[in-house]
Amino acid sequence: MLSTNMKNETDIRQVLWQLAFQFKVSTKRAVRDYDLPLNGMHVRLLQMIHRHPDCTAQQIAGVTGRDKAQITRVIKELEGMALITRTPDPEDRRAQLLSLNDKGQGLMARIQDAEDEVKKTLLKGINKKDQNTFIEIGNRMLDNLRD
Amino acid sequence: MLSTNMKNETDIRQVLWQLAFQFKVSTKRAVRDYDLPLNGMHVRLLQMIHRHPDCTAQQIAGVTGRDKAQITRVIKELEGMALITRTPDPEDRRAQLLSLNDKGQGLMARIQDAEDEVKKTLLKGINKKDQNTFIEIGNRMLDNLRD
DNA sequence: TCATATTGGTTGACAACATCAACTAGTGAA
DNA sequence: TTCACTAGTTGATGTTGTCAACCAATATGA
Repeated sequence: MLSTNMKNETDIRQVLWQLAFQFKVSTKRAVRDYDLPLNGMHVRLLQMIHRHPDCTAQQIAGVTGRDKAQITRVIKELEGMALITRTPDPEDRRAQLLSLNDKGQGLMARIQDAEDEVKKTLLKGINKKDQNTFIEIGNRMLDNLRD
Repeated sequence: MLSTNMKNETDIRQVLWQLAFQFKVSTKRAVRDYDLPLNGMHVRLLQMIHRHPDCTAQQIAGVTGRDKAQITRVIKELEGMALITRTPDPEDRRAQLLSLNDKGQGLMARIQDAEDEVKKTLLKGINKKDQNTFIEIGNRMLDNLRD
């Protein structure tokens, strides 16, 4: 049967490609199961802002590697949903500092629950040491790709 | 600076998300640099069919986890570009067996070159043992996600 | 063997994400 | 003050993912 044939094509590209896809699918499902009115990018940016209060759109674009146009749009949607606030940067009137408001903070807790569930599934039966190894090697690959 | 702050948020989700994104970007660039008139999905499916001649759309959908609608469309495009041929499965008149034709075979060599370059970049400075460890752990995660 | 469920594939509609270029407004340096 | 540059916005357009309806062939089972 084909599926058994394919199992041992353990090319690293296949692993990355599949892992990315399956991870995205799982996350999306978790978010939906928790009745969060968000899509993947919303979640990503909320987490970003949560972790780095008063960051700017530009910084997010830089770190994630996404196009700034896309960041702008997602931020606008998040603001439209009253989850974040934008305040002009006093030191640079072009920039705006992003932060979660109360509603956004509230959502974060539920987002964490959903994501923790995915993480739990993902890492089932994989010990801490292997997890760290994986992350460490993954980061080296990332450094390579980013030049 | 923010970028240095963010470097040590080595959450596994961040790594997966970023790795997926950067990998996609690199692959896309490589494909473009090699002047291949293809997008990511084209490449993926061509490789699939190359590795598993006479597979069906359904099998590809199953293995990759993608929606069959999407598979259908990409296959139609590949056929439109005269890279693959579809022949009805003699044992099941609903199904069609997919295979690369000469032109498709010809492209495969150049696709391999492009992808090998990405792979070389990706794995620079990472020894075989670590590569295998990464793949092995990645596969375990995949099994977890796929239930 | 005839109704029924299932499967392989197709199509349409649409949401999510990416990309590129043009533009405004503020900043910084010569 | 001029000029290059940066933060952010907008529009257009392409790619990928998702869902539901549908057709034809097949398998099931009463």
